[in-house]
This record gives sequence, C-alpha cells and structure tokens, in this order.
Amino acid sequence: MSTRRDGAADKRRVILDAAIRVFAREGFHRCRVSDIAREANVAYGLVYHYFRSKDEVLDTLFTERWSLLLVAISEGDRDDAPVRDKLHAIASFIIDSYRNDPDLMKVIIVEVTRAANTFGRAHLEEIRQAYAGISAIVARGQEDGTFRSDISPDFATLCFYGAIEQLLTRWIFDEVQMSDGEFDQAKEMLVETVCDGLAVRDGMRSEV
Amino acid sequence: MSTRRDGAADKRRVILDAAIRVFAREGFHRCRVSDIAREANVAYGLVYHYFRSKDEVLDTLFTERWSLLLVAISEGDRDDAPVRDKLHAIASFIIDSYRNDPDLMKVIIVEVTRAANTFGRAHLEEIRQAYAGISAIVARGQEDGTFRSDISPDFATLCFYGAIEQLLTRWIFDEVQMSDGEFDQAKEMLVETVCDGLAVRDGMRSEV
Amino acid sequence: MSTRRDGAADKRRVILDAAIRVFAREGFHRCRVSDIAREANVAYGLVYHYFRSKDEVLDTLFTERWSLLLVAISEGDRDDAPVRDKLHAIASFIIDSYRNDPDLMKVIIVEVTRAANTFGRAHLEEIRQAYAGISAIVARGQEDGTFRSDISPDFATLCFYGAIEQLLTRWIFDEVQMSDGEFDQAKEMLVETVCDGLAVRDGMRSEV
Amino acid sequence: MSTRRDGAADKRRVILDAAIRVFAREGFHRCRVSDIAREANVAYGLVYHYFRSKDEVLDTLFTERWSLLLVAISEGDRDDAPVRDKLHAIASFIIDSYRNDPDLMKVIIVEVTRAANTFGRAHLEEIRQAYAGISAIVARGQEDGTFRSDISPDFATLCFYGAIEQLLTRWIFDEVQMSDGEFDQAKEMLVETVCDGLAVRDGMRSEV
DNA sequence: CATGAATGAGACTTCATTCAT
DNA sequence: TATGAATGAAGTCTCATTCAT
Repeated sequence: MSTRRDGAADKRRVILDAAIRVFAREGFHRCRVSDIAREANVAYGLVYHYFRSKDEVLDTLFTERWSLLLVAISEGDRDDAPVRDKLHAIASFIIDSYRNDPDLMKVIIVEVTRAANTFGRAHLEEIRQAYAGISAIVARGQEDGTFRSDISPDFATLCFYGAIEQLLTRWIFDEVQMSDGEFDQAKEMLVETVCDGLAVRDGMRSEV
Repeated sequence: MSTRRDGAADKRRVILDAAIRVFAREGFHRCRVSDIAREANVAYGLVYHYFRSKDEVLDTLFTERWSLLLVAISEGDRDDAPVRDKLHAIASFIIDSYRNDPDLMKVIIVEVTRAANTFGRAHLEEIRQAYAGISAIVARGQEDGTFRSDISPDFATLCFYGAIEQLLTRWIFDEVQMSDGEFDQAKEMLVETVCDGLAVRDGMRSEV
Repeated sequence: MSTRRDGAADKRRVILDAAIRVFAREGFHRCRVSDIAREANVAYGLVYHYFRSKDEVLDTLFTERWSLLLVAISEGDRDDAPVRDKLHAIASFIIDSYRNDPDLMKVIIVEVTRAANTFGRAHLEEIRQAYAGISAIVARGQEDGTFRSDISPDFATLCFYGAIEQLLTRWIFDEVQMSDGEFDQAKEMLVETVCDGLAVRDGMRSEV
Repeated sequence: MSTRRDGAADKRRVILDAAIRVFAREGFHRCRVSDIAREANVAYGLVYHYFRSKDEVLDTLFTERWSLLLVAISEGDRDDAPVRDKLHAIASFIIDSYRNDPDLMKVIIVEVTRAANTFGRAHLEEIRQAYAGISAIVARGQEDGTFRSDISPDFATLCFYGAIEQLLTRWIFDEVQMSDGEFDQAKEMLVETVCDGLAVRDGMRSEV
C-alpha cells in the first residue's frame, strides 16, 4: 500500500497509529500534539510535516476507516442476498472493525460519529452516505416484500444504526471483554431485534 | 422557592437559561463564560457567584432535566399499563422535552449524553439509571408474555434508547421544523418499530 | 476603651479579632475578605463598613499593637535602669506579646515585619521608630560605659532585633508549645547572648 | 553544559536572569509572567516552555543559590580553622553574594527566606539545613572550648543568622550604596558582635 | 448599621502552530 | 526529512470592592 521500500519506517503511518492510541486513551481534546509525537517516538514538528493540523490527523483516521464502511455498504447492496443478510453484513463489518481495532473504533465513534458538535459536523456528509446506503437496502427490502412499507427506510435506518452505535458505545465505556462468540451473537441479535421486534409474534408463541 | 418578591429577577435562573441558548448555539467548548454572561445580561463574575465553574453550569442543566426523566421512567413503570404504553410514555416524555425546549435537549444530548468522553462520563451513573429503568420495564413485558424472552432486557433497552437518541440527533442537526402531528407520529413509529420490527409479519401481509 | 455600652457587640472589634485568626491561619494573601466575615459571623459588606479595604484591616491590627511596643520602648528608656534591664524589658514585651496572643504576633511578624515587600514597606517608618528607640538605649549603654563603643548602636540594634525576630519566626513555624519558664528563659538567653557574646570570657573559663 | 554552540543564547538562563531583575524590582507577587518575558525579550509562552509555573522560576532561582550556601557551610566546617573563622566565612559568603548580585539576594531574602508564609514554607527544609550546618559549627566551637556551653548551638545560630538576615534586609530597603571596605567591615563586626557581645569585657576596658 | 448580590479587571496557564536549523 | 525551541492568542477563574435595599 505504501510506495516506500518495505524496510523504511513510514513515519506518517507511525504517527497515525500512535494517534489512535492517544486519542483512544485520552480523548482528542484532552491530548496534546506533543503526546502523539511522544507516543510515536517522533519529534514534535514532524506531526506538522505530515499533517496540516491536529484536526487533520483525526480526519484522516476517520476517513480511512469510514470509506471502507461505505464500500462495504454499497458492495453489500449490489448482490441479491436477502435484506437481513445485507443488514447482517453491515453490522458484521462494524462489529468486526471494533473487534480488530477497538481503539480506532472508539476514536471514530466517540470523537467523530457521536461528537455531533465538532467532528461529527465536519463529516456529516460521509456519515449521511452511510445512512443513505443502509436506507437503500431497507427500501429494497420493502420492494421485495420482506420489510413493511409503513416504516420509512430513513426511520428504519435510524433504528438500525442507532442500535449499533449504542451497542458499541456500551462496549467502549463498560470496557467489557467480549469473546468471538459473543461478538457474533451480538450481530445476530441486532439484526433479529431490528427486523422482528421485541414483541412476541403469532408464530412464535408456541416456541417460547 | 425563592425568598425574593415575585417580581425580582432570579439571576441564577437567568444565567441557566442564557447558558442553554449559548451552549445550543455555539457548543459547550466553543463558547466562553463571558458569552453566557453577556447573553444573560449580567456581569462576568456573577456566573461564578452562582456556579463554581463553567462545567457546573452544564451539570446543573443536565441534572435538572434528567432527573425529571428518571422520575417519568420510574413512575411509568409503577402502573399496570401494557409495556408498549410504558415505552410510549418514555418516548413521549423525551420527544416532548425536545418539542418544548429544543435548545435544552440539544445541549443535553449533544454535550452530555453523546459526549461520552467528557460529560457523558461524569453523568454515566445517571444515564445508567435511565437504562436500568427502561430495562426493568422490558423485563416486565417479558414476564407478562408480551415480549420475547430471547432478547435480553438490556439489549432491548439499547435498541430502544439508541433509536430515540439517533432520532433526536437527526432532528437537531437537520434542523427540521416538525409539526405537532409529526412529533406524535414519531412516537408511535418508534414504539412500533422497536416492538414489531421491520419485517412483514404473517398477519400483516394483507394490510400492506 | 469603647464608647459603646458594654453589652453591645462591638462589631468592629469582632471583625478585627476574626481577622487575626484568619490571617494567622491562612495568611493575609491567601484568605479572602469573605473568610474574615464568615469567621466574624458578620455579613460580607460589614467589613467594608468599618474598614476601607482588606489592607486597612491588617494596617489597623499592626498599628494597634506596634504602638504599644513603641510606648514600651520609649518608656523603658526613660528610667535609669541598667541597659541590660532595658533590653530585657523590650525582649520581654515582645515575647510576652507572643505568649499572650500568638496569632496576633504571627500576623504582625509574618505579614508585616518580615513581609518587606508589601506591608513591611508601608510600615517602614513605624518599624524604624522601634529600631531608633532600641538604638538610643544602646547608645546610652555606651555612654555609661556598659557597652563597647566600637560597635555602632545601629548595628547592635540589628543584632538584637534580628535575634528576637528570628526566635519568634522559629516558634511560629515550628509550632512549638512553650511553657512559661521557657519563655522567660528565652528572654534571659537573648539578652545574655547579645550582651556577652558566644565566646568564652576570661572570667568565665573556670565556670565552664 | 549546553549542546548548542557557545554563541547561542541560552534562553533558559536569559529568562532566569530577567526574572531576578523583575522580582527584585517589582516583587514576586506584583509582577506578571509577561513582565518576565518582556524583560527577557522572549515570547510569553517560552517561560512556560522552560518552567512549569511562575513559582518554579523562583524556586529555581532560590535553589541554585542556596545550594551554594549549603556547600559553603559544609565545606567550611570540614577544615580545622577556628570557629570564628568559620562563622566569618559564612558571613562572608552571604555578604559577598549580596555584593556580587544584590538583586538575586534581594529576591532570595525578601521572597523566600523572609516570606515565611509562602515560599519560605516550601523551602523550609533547605533553610533548616543551613541552620543545622551553622549549628554544627557552633557545637564544635563549644567542644574545643572556644564557645560557651550554656547557650545552645541552635540558639546561637538563631542570633547569628538573624543578625545577617537583618543586616541584609536593611541594606536592601535602605538601598545604601556600600563600598568594598564597608562590606568587609560588616563581616568583621558581625562575627565580633555575635562572638564577643555588646558588653565591655574585662580585658577591654582599658582599650575603650 | 447591616446584608449579600453584583461588578469586572486581572493573571496564570495551555497548547496549537510556526520556523530556523 | 527531521528536530524542538519559540510564539502568542485565548479563556478560566479569583476576589477586592461597590451598591441597592
């Protein structure tokens, strides 16, 4: 992915990775640029060699990751899988992102997505694209008769995304250690709750 | 509650109300204490006469309102109404809070509830009390056979609260002007989506 | 001493006495006017009814006491007692002042006499009067042949007063509890050291 | 000590030297950090680049100098010179410090040593070490029969140090211009007064 | 005499960013 | 590319003093 020789230290990357740890640990506003530099074992000024500002570091981190999500959403929508599977794929992508790099996801959610007044505002457009992608999937589900049509796709997206965000927020702040099985279970439950609701269904009564 | 004559200006209240407007307009971190003072038409120092710090102003605002929500939740749980009605009452309380004082709710959600890394952390306990209250309601719903038991009350709460928060966040940032009817419709849709899910139900097919 | 009826609370006095305790406990600069008011069980503004400023409270305290010292010095000089007795009387007056009201003396020494850069400067004149008084006593001692003439009275005063101040400073900061006997012993030792010096004298050798 | 070329300005030193002048001229509490920066011809923030706080600047100044005094005292005690010479060396060190850098000594005495309630308290330990060193010297004088044993070394130290401090305080506030001869004379007189006292001695009568 | 709310200037400290080397 | 010293704007909080009642 880098154009540099493999052996060479890609300081830009080193700084970004250090920033993830520092932002996750101390929060974007509480940490200083010098904290990032120290964590990266790099001189103060070098951060400014690679990034125009402290903001740009976070922006970069967010966009790097979020663009993958956008890809995942739009790719997921292309095939002919059932809606539930598509939603499951999205939930899966996000939850696996957290599983693989909790610090990065913590930063993205806490400092961008939920920080509506600061970075959330700056990245509103990208965030909306994700909403729109999910919304399109829901709309397809309505078209093929799987989903009810009396709930707008937008509203459905709100519920779906809201649940995911809330779930991750809880994990982040409760600092729960989750096993792989629990992560997978959460994905299932998420999709099922959103699709089937909390209420007992006619056909389920006997099962319960 | 005050020993002053009714006509006397309760400066503490004036400051709090000014703070709501300023926090909503500029954000807690971006605004200065002097902005609050100016908005309230009082001297700088008076803010510090009534509050120990800028933080305490926001804390006060949050706790004032949130305690009402906690009361609403626990009172709602006391009676024998159906679970859906109880959830509807909670959604209603929150949405009406927003309808009546959008600035205050914006501040509470944006600066506290969603600001997980700053004030959200400080008020985690109070926020969890709300979760716990909702969770208890869901558990009752499971006991009386209305709600499925294969979804934990905690997880259900996550979905329910996540949807509300997401909804309000959208209203706040899209700055949509909502009519009374739309507010009420949102309440219904919220409860229905969470309870019945997005998927078409057996008995519903004909309706769609 | 007061022109008011005996039973009436002399609020001015109450404030002054409270100020002594507060200044001694927290220091003049660290304490706030409101601390004095609270200690005196009096409304904030009343301090300003009786005193023009916080400074004036300390000024008053200092001058009240220091003028007594000036009187003691000048009265002590009037009679025909031996120099040593006169010096002893001065040391005695100061040490007894500390014994009777350690808080007040702490304030006077720490906040005025030793605070050369603030109040010490303001009261330089009064402090010099004390020096001058002692100096005059030493000069008399030289005239009557008791004291050496090759040490200027001014210099002698420096040593005498320096020793007293240093002694009190130590008591103040070590917070030593002294018995009456120890106080009296200190007076003797002070005079003797200053008059006879540290070195063994010819006539003393055998005694040691 | 610095890795920079010799010609380079050691800004830390520049700031310290500027602080000496500003503290001496305006007093520690009255001056602002910006005064130091301006006097040093550096940016405001640079003071905080080198020192954590305004306090730390004064602390540094004090400790730098005071540690030299402690060395002087302990070195002076090591050799076999007569007690008087040792005391003379200490007085000499302090007085010469004042002669060479009156501003610095003014700051140390006025803002630290005599400021018992603020910095004096913080540096009590270092100040006591000086006392202890002098005390040890006096004790040796008692052991070798030069000094009387009925005056405790501690008390003797009080008188000796008190006299020096008082002397310097006077010079500082009277802003007397002293000649080299006068400085040396003061040293002699100090030691002699403390050692031999003010009273005429048997063997001296004829001399006077 | 008494109260305590109201005023507002002032100072420290932080830290993102720049720049000379 | 790399360093870290240098810059200076910005904002919180303190508290002596005033004033209306």
